[in-house]
Amino acid sequence: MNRSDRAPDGVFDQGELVDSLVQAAFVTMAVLTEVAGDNEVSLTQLRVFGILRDRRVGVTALANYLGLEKSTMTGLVGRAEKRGLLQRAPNPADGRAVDVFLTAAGAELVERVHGHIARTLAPMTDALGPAEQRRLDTLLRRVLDSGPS
Amino acid sequence: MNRSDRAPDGVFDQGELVDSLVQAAFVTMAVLTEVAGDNEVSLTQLRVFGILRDRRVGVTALANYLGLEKSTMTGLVGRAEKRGLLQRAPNPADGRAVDVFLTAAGAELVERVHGHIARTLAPMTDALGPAEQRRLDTLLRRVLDSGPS
DNA sequence: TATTGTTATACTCTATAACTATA
DNA sequence: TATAGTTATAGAGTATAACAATA
Repeated sequence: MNRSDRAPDGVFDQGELVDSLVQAAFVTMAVLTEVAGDNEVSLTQLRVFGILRDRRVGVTALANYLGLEKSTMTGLVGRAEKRGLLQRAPNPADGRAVDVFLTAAGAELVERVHGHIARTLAPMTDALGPAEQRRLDTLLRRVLDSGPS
Repeated sequence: MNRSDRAPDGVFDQGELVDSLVQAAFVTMAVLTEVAGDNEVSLTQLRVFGILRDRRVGVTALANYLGLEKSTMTGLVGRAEKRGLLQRAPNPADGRAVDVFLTAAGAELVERVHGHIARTLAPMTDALGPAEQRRLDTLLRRVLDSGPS
């Protein structure tokens, strides 16, 4: 993709670095969304599964992590539960709370999608040599460190 | 945001550069989505408006640009037209085709959101000095050039 | 026959508001 | 009173399938 080919995304063509960041974001998100779709889950669901990879979390906490309403999370969790990818159980310490956690099928899906994403993005990053990859990584982290929260 | 704070997005924590790219994509998309939301439009609509910034385009072409179905575009265009942000007119050269284009209000909105996005992302990129910004820009473009068309 | 666009339908994601149960 | 979660409702975004009009 050459700069001139990026064409119709005119809205975001607003400068130097900012433009590149936005273009990279669109390309990356497109890959993530496509891989998620290939595995029959939405990007939001994938993020939920990722959070649950190594812990049990309540509905409100899940919603807060992703910046969504609790009612939205209730729906997301319900649909995933119906598909057998995660489960709900009452929290023993708090009668109001519900713990959400992955099933074996859900955990398997996370790892599978995981690998799929890595393999899909790798060709892009491999355009750079090892030293350049490290440099890009470092620069991106510095930008991220100055970002929101 | 320190590396250790990126926490719950565990799914995507799969390596060095790829992880940074994904995190940067999420942060950038969150900014774009928020700015769009502040202006009462979705990210998809914003992309449509951006394409129309300097041309008239048919429904099918718009859908292709964004990788969506024509029927989806019919809905997007219809809702934006109802709000007076863009308009439809029959294409004089092809009786089947419809030209979509921005209204004055739509054009004004694009420019306003445009500036808003630039001002919101600038603080992040300003964490780097001028030379580093150029270096990051160059590296990102090289990665993008090797990505999906 | 192929293409352009719309309509009908259905599902997911999202939010707001009202509600129950527990703290 | 405040918090955790659900339900009801509504709207946007998305896709598939069927369709009309034009090429």
